[in-house]
Amino acid sequence: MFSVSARTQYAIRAMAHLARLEGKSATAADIASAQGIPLKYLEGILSRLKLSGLVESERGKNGGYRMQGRAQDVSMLAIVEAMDGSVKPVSCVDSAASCAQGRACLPRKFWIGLKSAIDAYLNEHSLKDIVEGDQV
Amino acid sequence: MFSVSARTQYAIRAMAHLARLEGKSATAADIASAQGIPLKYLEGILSRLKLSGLVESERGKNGGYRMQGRAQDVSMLAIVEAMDGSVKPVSCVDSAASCAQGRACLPRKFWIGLKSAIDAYLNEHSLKDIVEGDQV
DNA sequence: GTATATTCCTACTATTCAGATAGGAATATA
DNA sequence: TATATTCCTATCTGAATAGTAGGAATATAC
Ligand code: FES
Ligand code: FES
Repeated sequence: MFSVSARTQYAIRAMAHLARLEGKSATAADIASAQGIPLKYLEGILSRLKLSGLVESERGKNGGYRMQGRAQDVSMLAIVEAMDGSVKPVSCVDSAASCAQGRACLPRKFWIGLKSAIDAYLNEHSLKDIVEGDQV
Repeated sequence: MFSVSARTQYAIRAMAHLARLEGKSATAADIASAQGIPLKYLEGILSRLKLSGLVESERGKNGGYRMQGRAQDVSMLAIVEAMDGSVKPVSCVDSAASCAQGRACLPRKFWIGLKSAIDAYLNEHSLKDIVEGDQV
């Protein structure tokens, strides 16, 4: 229950890899072989990370990916959301209008609270905590 | 991300239905029609709730399901776990031995912390909060 | 003791989604 | 021009979720 996708776990490893390079860039192939991630799958992951502004890329020869910003400024929430979208225990959690049960939905506040609890935890932790290992 | 199964949502509605009966019993068919849940699907849900000791059942004519205990003693965690098992952001979260990354897994403590945060929230809330609507 | 209402059990189907793979177009460097 | 790279699109596969179907077991009522 509440399991995290392989994609997100890969993304965290990829970001941790880039974080350790301190601004230098790495190619997708570098990351894939170092982290044991299927290259073609990783490409899709890096593409999403780029869309969310967490990495920037350069193509052509000598191209690669570079982390944006400092590790302590990259929240785990940002990485998770870049992969699988925002936390939504129920699909209608952030728009009451789309609630099937409408005004009569008793668990609504409960779900909103759950989302808040998860978001808060993910937002309190940064890539730095991961890279440094036992900060959590 | 982190969405809850239809099964769990159905289970909550079914439990809320039973909670409002204050110890009286209802048949699966009653609950199904009142809550708009497919009967045959609901039967499987009630079976799991029974396995976890959240409801008890009586079969044959005049049979049905009855909630065990008071609504404030039924944690939401119990319901969620009865449906989809324990909270596991990563499958190895509760046995370091099964960790693919082993001792070298940097995010491990982070995942354990996430599980704790979710478990705590779910455990702090009871069926009573749901039935009463805006306690959350 | 027969009809009926119910839980309970097993198996099946359909749909969706995650994970992965494949091939190649666009682009930058040497 | 050759090469290394990102980037784009399409496809395949396996597993899980949601739902369906049929009937066996069991308790009650008449
Ligand atoms: S129907 Fe939207 S939260 Fe319940
Ligand atoms: S491999 Fe088990 S927590 Fe990372």
